[in-house]
Amino acid sequence: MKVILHIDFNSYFATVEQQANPRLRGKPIGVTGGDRMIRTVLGAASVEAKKFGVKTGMPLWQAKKLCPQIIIVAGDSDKYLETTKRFLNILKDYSPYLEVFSIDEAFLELPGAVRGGGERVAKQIKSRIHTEIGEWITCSIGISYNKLVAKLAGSLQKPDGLVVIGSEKEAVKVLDNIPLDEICGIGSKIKHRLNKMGIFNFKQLRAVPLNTLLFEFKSYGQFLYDASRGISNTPITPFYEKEEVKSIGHRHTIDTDSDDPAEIKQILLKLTELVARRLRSKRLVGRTVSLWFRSADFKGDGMQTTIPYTADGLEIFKAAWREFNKLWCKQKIRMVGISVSNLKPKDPENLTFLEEDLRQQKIIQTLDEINNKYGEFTLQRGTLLQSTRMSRKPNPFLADRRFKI
DNA sequence: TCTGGGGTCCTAGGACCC
DNA sequence: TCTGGGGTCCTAGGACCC
Repeated sequence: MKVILHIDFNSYFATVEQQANPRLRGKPIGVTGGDRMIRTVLGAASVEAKKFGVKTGMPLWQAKKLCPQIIIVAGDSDKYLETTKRFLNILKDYSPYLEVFSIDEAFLELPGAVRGGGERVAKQIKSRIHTEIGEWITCSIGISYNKLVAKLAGSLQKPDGLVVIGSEKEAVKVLDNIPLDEICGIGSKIKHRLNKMGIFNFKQLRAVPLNTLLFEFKSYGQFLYDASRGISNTPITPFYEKEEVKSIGHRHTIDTDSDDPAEIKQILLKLTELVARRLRSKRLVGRTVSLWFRSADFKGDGMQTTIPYTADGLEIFKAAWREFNKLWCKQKIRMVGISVSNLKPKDPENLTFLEEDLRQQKIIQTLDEINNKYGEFTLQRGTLLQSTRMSRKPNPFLADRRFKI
């Protein structure tokens, strides 16, 4: 049985701000995504604000209505990233099997030797966060035998919680007392569809035969079937195995809905340049440009197109503008966004020896650390794996067909 | 004066290739 | 001889996460 911890910070951006600025402590505060104070939502609300019913994701105007004295702080993502790095460094001390799930969440699988010691480690982590990062920063930790249930356990007690769900039997007991959309993977749409089938809780979901769920939800049916039983096999993806980003995008909601092509064009130009700059800073080029917009009535539409690999803002803009004009029927626009996917490194062969050397060194070092700890060949280089694959006998049937054609 | 902005993954269907 | 089938790429669209 695995021991997996889910660590989730409470009111993350808000507590980081309170930690940084003592005058904000003990007060209801809300953190926005940036400087804008119109048509925006809260990225976090402090415990004090939550007492008024203010929630993360709530539009600013609504939060102010519920809590007129709320202090609004413009978010500072660099500050949060810096704090996140520090907390990940603490977690790394306990296991290399660390998955970064979001800016304020991580999974940590403890090595077998720590079996039974999950709670002890969790308490240590909490106390180290307290002393090394700040007394205002708290997290909730869930401990269980898989990621799904660990995350669920972590959500049961907030703030500063510590909950263990030790077995499937216990998990089922917990599941039977929570709403369907309380677990990660069931959102409003799936919940609604389940409700229409007469399913309102996990007990009822468990009574549905697998075939019915597969018919209704395709492969997602298997997830629902398993989840209702506390089963999930999604492995931890350690940070050093995470692939590079798959898409880079930006979107912008206009202060007041617009049907002025010049204004929309200006916004798109800005967005594409921002995206291109990020591509270049990561030494990436992309070839699929997706454009998306939301009309004043909140309905959305979008299109994608493929262009030659580029990190040039103007090339991306031209493609996006072309697509926009194909879709736009002169209606008022509320939001536009673009994103570039199908990314690849720009001229990987041009990496300097130094850069390539450092990259290799980092990989080798990581592999060595893990192999030393868990035995030889737990992890192998990609090239080793590849040569194993290549040495496999060719499928004669396929070879034959290829030959005929 | 409603409801941000950053992402990920999955499926389906058509085009095209061998 | 009626035309199977494997595979990839591309676009559209849906759902989810924090």
